Amino acid sequence: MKLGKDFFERSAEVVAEEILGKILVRNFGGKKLKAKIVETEAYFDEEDPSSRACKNGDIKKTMEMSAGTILIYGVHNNWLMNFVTNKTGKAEAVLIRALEPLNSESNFSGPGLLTKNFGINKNFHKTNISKNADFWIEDSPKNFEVVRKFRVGVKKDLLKQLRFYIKNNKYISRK
DNA sequence: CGCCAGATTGACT
DNA sequence: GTCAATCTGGCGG
Repeated sequence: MKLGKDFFERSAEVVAEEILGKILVRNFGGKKLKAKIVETEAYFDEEDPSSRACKNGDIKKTMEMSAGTILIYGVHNNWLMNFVTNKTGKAEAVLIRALEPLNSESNFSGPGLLTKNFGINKNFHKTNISKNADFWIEDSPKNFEVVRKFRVGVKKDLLKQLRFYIKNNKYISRK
């Protein structure tokens, strides 16, 4: 079963945790590439000094778009993939930080690596995951423990722990 | 138009 | 562990 817009129409904090273990599917003209989401982080705009969405730019505008919109953000020569969450007008998003390869030898253990090796680029920016024929997320039963930690890589973090990953998964980007 | 900071990665003084 | 490569978005630092 594919995840629809309603899955993303909740707070980034909830979606970041619930999307763990779901299966990301990319269709390359019939050949399907699958990977499990094992690490995420939630981002907000206001009161979130680490996010560039606290500035009034294109990123914030995209984060305010409807749930399930893909936000591609470039930093240090890497594309970072986010899914916009919550109601239209609320600037929230979930960053995908690491995937577990299911039918390939690819390295997806990092936000920049997974976009490169999963064939994600700026072309997906502002497209909606629920409307893309070659890229979707499949539901999957939850059979693991979730670990909640402070975010990594950000200069100024919030007091809240907004990083989520699957316990004991070897594909998470940093220990 | 130029400059700077950054949700990173990979190579190595 | 440290550090530079590399580029996009934001802003005139």
